[in-house]
Amino acid sequence: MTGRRGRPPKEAGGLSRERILREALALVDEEGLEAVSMRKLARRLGVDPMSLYNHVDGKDALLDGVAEVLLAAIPAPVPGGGLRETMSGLAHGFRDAMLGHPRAAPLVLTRQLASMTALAPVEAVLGPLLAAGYPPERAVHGLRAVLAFLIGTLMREVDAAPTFSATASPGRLAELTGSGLPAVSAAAPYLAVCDHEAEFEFGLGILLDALAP
Amino acid sequence: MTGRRGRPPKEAGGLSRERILREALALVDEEGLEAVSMRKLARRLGVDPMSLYNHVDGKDALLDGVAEVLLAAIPAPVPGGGLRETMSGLAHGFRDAMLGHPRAAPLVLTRQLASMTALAPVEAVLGPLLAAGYPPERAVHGLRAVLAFLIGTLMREVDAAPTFSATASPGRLAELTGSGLPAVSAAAPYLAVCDHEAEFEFGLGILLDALAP
DNA sequence: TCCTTGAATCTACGATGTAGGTAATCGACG
DNA sequence: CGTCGATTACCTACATCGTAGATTCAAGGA
Repeated sequence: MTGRRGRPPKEAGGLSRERILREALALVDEEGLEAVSMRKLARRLGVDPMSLYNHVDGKDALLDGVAEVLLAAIPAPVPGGGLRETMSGLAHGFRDAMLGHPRAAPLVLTRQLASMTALAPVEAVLGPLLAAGYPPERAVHGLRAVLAFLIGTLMREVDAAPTFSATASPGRLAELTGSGLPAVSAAAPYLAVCDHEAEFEFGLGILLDALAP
Repeated sequence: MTGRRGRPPKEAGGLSRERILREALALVDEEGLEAVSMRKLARRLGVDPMSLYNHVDGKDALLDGVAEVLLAAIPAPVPGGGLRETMSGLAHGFRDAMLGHPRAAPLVLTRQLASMTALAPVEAVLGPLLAAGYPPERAVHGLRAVLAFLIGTLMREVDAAPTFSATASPGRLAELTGSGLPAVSAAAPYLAVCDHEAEFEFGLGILLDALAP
């Protein structure tokens, strides 16, 4: 008597994997990764916690699902472009997708995903590299070098940006200059601030110059 | 009556921050990050869970401490070396320190640490870059590009290597070749295997060629 | 001697992930 | 139209977690 039971009567607001993943992503966006719990997610969906297990294998599988939702937001590259243009476009697409959901991005950056949606961008990079005459082994190395840079860069971007607006707090700057380390002190103004955009282009440029000149 | 109480009698096997961090690192090495709990750690130390809070601010601070222990294992570069030699040495030192404790490495790679021990390697890289005539802003960009590559590369290395000996399982290879993606299929043998050593040198070489030729 | 201080313990609370069992509805088939 | 398996939602229960709060004892300064 306390709540409805059994199957949802016809076409009601029944649960579904997609609805669950959408709400989970919203929850992460609003409250952060460590605030995610099956119970809280169920509360938001107006549903018993255990009901989620009919559509998702458990908490870990749920988070994998959210990661794939993020990855699916990367736009496919335009077919006719050159090698450099393709790789640059995919790198920017990846970055934009992560920056669109900074609190959820660690799900993608931390786990290694083997699903089809994760393989699509890989195909999009590998194809042009092979077509450009790269031997497969070298193509894979290049792909992984760029991916490593992307992951490392975005890890810094996403957990500095959104919650603390003051990336360059005066306190942090003073802490750096007063550290007694000469080179750190000399570069302190640039260490305290992060021009993410410029740093991303700088590093990506180095890699693409070497791979797709 | 059930257990000893009060201060440890004289110089007995008293607790200490250092002893706690050492045991925590051992626990992570043996059972993995997600197996760490204050209660289990206390059990290993033969101590009440709440006793840990006299030496450590909480679970998060404990893990920060473990991360700093890892960072402190990076050897300082030899003073007389050239720019490229210094940067390459530090990159390898960082990598070796992480690979020595693969299950704990995510603590360093995931959190951004602002402590002195984290700043020492920064100083060691920044110094030679400034001495070589780099303007500070560019030096910081270069440092961060290399660091991003290190973080991204090591994230892949550490959670593939130790627990699963078969990085290149036949199943994974078949999964890749049968994916219907032509470039992925063509490069499948190299995607299924990871020659971490070679890939690390490849990516690091590209970056150092651009920064310290 | 007493008194402050700090370390170790005990108790307790709310929260979490999820195994196991029960009830209600739908789609298909006779 | 009646029946039945499958699917879905709910409920109960358990072990475990991080840690606030109060308590107890030994060591060292007065």
